[in-house]
Amino acid sequence: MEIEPNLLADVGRRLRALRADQDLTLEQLARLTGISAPALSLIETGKRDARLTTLAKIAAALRVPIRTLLEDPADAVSTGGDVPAEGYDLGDYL
Amino acid sequence: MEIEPNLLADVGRRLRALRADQDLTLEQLARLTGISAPALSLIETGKRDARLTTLAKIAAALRVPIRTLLEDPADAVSTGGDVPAEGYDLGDYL
DNA sequence: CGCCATTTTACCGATAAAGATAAGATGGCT
DNA sequence: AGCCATCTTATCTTTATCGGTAAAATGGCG
Repeated sequence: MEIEPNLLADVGRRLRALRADQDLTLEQLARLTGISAPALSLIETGKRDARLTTLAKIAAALRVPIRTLLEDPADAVSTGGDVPAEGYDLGDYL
Repeated sequence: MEIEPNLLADVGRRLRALRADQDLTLEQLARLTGISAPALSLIETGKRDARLTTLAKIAAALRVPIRTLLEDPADAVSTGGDVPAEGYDLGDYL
């Protein structure tokens, strides 16, 4: 039914951004998750419809809640799981 | 691997609760989503590792963000409030 | 208890995910 | 240009999802 036009592409983009934040290569993330690098590449490029446990493994390896992969950061409200220790540094955002 | 002990069972429970809130049968939700009732049953009982787009279809039919299926309601912060209080009038569609 | 809706389970076939591997493509860097 | 790391794409095999159908539980309710 494709309610979300390009859900997979969006998830892939967020995944790639998160991986870049931690300076991980696909190969490194593959070892952390047990998911092959080609499979990760397909997911990140929005070409594969991953299973829930696959996304969960990736999220766990990246140390973020699965929710982070599914929604816009702007829409995401911090829910207390991994609250920053020092408060928010909004940096140049303001 | 398996950081979340029974992720699928948890998702299934939330799914079932959401469906119950809207007084939908598996058969009705099946028609709304295009996913067969047996498949929905397997997902709700935590016996199937659904794909992302499958979960997205279900969430769309239930009119909740996908995030709702993945996290504890206590942990969830209402962000949009597009959740109907009383359910929908599906008319002759069902 | 006997119906009836609802759900669960079991089979089937088609499609797709995921691991492994290897081969291209991309990009940076000297 | 050449080299190197990284990423992409392709192929193959194994495994699982998913829809369909049908058959068994399950659960009310009269």
